[in-house]
Amino acid sequence: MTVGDRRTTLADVAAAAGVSVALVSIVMRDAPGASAATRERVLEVARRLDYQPDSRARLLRSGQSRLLGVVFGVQHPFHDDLLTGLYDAAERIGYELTLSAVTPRRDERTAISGLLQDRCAALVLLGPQIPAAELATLAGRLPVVAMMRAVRQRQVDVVRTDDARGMHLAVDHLVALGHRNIAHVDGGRWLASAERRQGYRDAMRRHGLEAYAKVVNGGFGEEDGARAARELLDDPPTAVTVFNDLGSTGLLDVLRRHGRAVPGDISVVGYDDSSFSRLAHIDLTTVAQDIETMATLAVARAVERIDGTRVAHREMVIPPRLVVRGTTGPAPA
Amino acid sequence: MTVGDRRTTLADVAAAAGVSVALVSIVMRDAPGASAATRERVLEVARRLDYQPDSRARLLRSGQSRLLGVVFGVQHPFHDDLLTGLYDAAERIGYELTLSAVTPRRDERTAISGLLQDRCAALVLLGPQIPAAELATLAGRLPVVAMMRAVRQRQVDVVRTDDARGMHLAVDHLVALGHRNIAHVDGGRWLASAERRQGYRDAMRRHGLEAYAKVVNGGFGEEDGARAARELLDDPPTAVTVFNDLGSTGLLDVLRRHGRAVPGDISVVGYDDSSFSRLAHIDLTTVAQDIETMATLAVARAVERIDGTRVAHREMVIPPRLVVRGTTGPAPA
DNA sequence: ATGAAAGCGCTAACAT
DNA sequence: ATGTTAGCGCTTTCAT
Repeated sequence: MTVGDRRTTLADVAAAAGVSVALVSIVMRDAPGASAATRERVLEVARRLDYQPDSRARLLRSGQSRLLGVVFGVQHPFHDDLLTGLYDAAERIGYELTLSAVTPRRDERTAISGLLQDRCAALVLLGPQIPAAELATLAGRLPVVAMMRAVRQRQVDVVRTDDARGMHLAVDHLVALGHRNIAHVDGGRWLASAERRQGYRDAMRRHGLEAYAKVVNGGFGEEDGARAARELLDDPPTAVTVFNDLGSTGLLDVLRRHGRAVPGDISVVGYDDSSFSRLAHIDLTTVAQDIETMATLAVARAVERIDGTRVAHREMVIPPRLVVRGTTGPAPA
Repeated sequence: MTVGDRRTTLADVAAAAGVSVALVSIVMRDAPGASAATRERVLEVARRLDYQPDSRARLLRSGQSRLLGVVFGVQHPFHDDLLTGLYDAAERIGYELTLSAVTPRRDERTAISGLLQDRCAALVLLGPQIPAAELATLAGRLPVVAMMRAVRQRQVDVVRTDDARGMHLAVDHLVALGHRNIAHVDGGRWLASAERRQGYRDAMRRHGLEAYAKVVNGGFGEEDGARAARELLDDPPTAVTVFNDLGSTGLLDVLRRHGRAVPGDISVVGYDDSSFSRLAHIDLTTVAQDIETMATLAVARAVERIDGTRVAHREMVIPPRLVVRGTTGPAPA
């Protein structure tokens, strides 16, 4: 079963329908300039021959690609949801998406380079880790929208969550439940860590609780949360806000193994609303980002840049919301 | 900041380097036929001009694409790991990957159609849900490798896990721990469900335990597992094998809420080795598929078909392995 | 409404 | 080793 069969081309359809290729092209693109009768006949023939337009030739000739390149990280919380939203938004606006994944053995530069060769009209990067300067250089070549990450460089558009506000929501919620001794496990060198940490500090100050403010070193993974939990057990607070959901599960596990009831003794708030945080087992109170809005805005912005539309704000900072589940409750008496 | 700047082309590089485009092409493709000096000079110029080859033009002209189309499902267990493995395998063999996602609002047909227009040389489908007949039709147009799913049609290549064997491993493990009263929560109408269920039945029979064999209706989700757990509580077995990890967590949660100790009273085995099954909280004994081998085989097979190589077996069935964690233990006395 | 012809950026034959 | 030329499948003038 060798596969040597050349695919059906415009010319084949034209020949079979007894018209010129130009006319078939018009019909396939649904462009004006063909009679209804011809249109129908051509479409019929195309269907019969199982014709599929060659997007490469199409884009090559027409010069502009209506193609958005998306770099996403395999195994990152909510990148899947983000992709879903991006596909929706792109479809609504008549653009195609082409994906390039970052894996443990395929770095961001490789992923981006592939998209450049595909001649995307713009790039949407989900939580890019490369230096801001590099992003700026890239943005000199084509529009770049960075998501889930702050970038100072003015060449780069940004759609991200108001992480400080996310921590305010978390702390406000805990304070409303009567907590005062609230600690924070941060994300270490991770990108959004600084802003979340600062948001936590500000929120504590706003409530006049700076005396209780306490930041413990954490990280991205479950083990980081577990380590932080062991550290906190010496002098346990009544509530903890954690950099992300993964860390929260590690922390929860250690707390429970040491006989602390959650939320009876200690309340815990995560960040990300990861899919596993919804599992009945875990049932984590957490800060959710507004994925759908962000995806829509990112695509809209990319297209604006492609079209050369003037935009008011380079950076779009979206408020998150708190999802209250079972790991938070009234402060112990 | 309008983006009207035409991208650098081969011709630009040729002009700047003072050579013909053909020569630049030779250098860029690392093909024989250029002096070392020229090679170096051209590469230098290309770097300076930030030249990126246009993959569309390249593929269009060269007629063959060295491009593998991959359809994956957003939010499916281990599809991420699979992508990682596929990228590795493709890179080793000099092929590119182009991804197309299935999302809640973007179906498989749409995803496939996009790849067809990109003129992929072959398709790799992760757990395709479309009817086998449709897969066969598709395979008439280009090589198609289906992963994680059995397909009878002989046009379609298959790389999948020996699911029956997976259940044997689970049951053997439980029997070795002294269990006899072992139930199975199946996956309902889900694709691999029938084979896993049958595997369970066979394994029970092999151990002379058909009298204890009991299959409960389940499904793909956590709630399905929870429902099954409630049903099982009337006359609880000492161990349960579940269709997948997600169902297992639902089941585990209900069991614990009803005061059953796991694995003290009841042992539980999942299926998939999903990322969350490793969480300390969940720590689920589960059946793991050999992702890396499967990815390598799928890519190899796709390339064999593209090259017209004769292959011995259309279907490659890979043995899974059991990952023993904390949800299984000795049968209660 | 329809067709002829040029050309997008590249590779592959075939010169030299 | 290097250059010239044709053409991949399509879209886009420009004719008719």
